[in-house]
Amino acid sequence: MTDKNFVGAGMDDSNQNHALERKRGSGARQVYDLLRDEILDLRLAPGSAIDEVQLATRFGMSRTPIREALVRLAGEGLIETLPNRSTMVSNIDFLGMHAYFDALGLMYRVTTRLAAQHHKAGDLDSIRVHQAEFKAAVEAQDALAMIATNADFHAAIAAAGRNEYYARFFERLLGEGRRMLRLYYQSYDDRLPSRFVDEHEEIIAAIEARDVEAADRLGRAHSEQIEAQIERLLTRHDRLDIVL
Amino acid sequence: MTDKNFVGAGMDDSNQNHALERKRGSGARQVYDLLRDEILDLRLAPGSAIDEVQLATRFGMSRTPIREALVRLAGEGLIETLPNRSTMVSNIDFLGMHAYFDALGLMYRVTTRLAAQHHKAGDLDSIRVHQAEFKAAVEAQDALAMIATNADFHAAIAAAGRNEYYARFFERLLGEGRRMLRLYYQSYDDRLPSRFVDEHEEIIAAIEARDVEAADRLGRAHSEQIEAQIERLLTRHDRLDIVL
DNA sequence: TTCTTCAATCTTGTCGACAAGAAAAATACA
DNA sequence: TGTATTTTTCTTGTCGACAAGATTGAAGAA
Repeated sequence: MTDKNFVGAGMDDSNQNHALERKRGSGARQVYDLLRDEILDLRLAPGSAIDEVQLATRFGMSRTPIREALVRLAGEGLIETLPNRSTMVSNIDFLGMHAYFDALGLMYRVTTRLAAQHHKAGDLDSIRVHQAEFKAAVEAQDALAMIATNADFHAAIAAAGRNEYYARFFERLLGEGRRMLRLYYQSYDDRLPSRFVDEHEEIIAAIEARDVEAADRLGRAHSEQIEAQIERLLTRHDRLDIVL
Repeated sequence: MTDKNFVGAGMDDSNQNHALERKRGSGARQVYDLLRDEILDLRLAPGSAIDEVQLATRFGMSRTPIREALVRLAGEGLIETLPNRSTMVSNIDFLGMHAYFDALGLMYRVTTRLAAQHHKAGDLDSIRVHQAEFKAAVEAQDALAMIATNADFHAAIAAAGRNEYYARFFERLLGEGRRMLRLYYQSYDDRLPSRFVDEHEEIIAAIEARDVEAADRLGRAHSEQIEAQIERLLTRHDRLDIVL
């Protein structure tokens, strides 16, 4: 809500100038990655228009790779493209927030369960690495880092669960919802209780012990806790902005 | 390059000639829809190469809209594109079959539950229409129609559940897995027991009665039955082709 | 002034052309 | 004869240009 969105034409030199030679197949990928980050970190405000030629000049390439990146982003629902008309950054679906966190919670549970069942040797190392990063982010009170590292943590768990379909869906949820998660974290004033870190530790322990029931219980607790907080957030939110 | 347009050298005249005027924004959509269908109905064999120029001449349009369609298909995992090299129809992931049906079964349960909770006035009508079509397809022993109408039936239930995220994931699973489902149905020799139709009826009844527990139980039964059949299918399959 | 109609402009969708990599073919070499 | 190297060909990735549709702005009528 208190977001400044400079989408202005060519201004700072941070990252628009790429006149230097880039590898052949990587144009669209580069644009895709950067735009995705800008959208998910709310640096591109929801609803703001996206101009292909502007992006083309900004990235110093033709409209074609830009277009490919936009098609991919549209496929993930991050931008919306009116036929023959402007394309814009998708709005955050506040009404679907409950549904979103319901799905997210279910994925927490399912992936944690499966990880407890199917994890193999190196999986726990990977999970622990991400947990350490998450812990550091929480201690540093860096909301963006918390979201990213939390997503990585759970993505690692999902990978250990050995189900590509859940993993892909989960990663997509974690990505697509980064903007909603941003609001969620803001409901804690970006200072996450250390309890969250502890819960992660318990989850790791349950997975390591291959205790499926404990894993499920923890995943469910994690999820229900989020649910409750979202409930608080939504009621508060409904009062603040009467949306449209 | 120069135009190499041999009249007789192409394939048959079934549906490649679209020199007639088409609406402006619909080129890619048209290609996407048709290619998707051809892939999912196994008319395009997994692993077979996809040539952009060939498609361009076949559809009578430039490579640009073809390319957009391919990007979208790749985003859904239906084709795989090696950088700077050929793109090909994705292989069916037999190893992930168990994972696939696990996810599918969970979605059966979740969406049925939610439909029992949240369905509104017109939802049941839509569901019943699709159920009637499914029944007709089963009686006609038309496997492709069974897959399509079954997908529509469950998609309608998912829509009644009022959770966009589950619905999208579910639809994606049902679409993406049409090829696997084809095999699954073939394990019944494309003659589905009428019990499947009856199960659908029970599901409808549970939803209408808003009996969440019954809905969940039925969804679970549906899912477990699939699971069992897949188990039989897989063991039989593992014995027949030693993959690779 | 306000509403309608038409022209200017802007953005997107599509096209043909060209260059870069890679695969296939042809040649040289042991 | 078999292998390494060069050349040819083929496919993809990128580009600039143009047309269609939509938006905006101006001009005209009430």
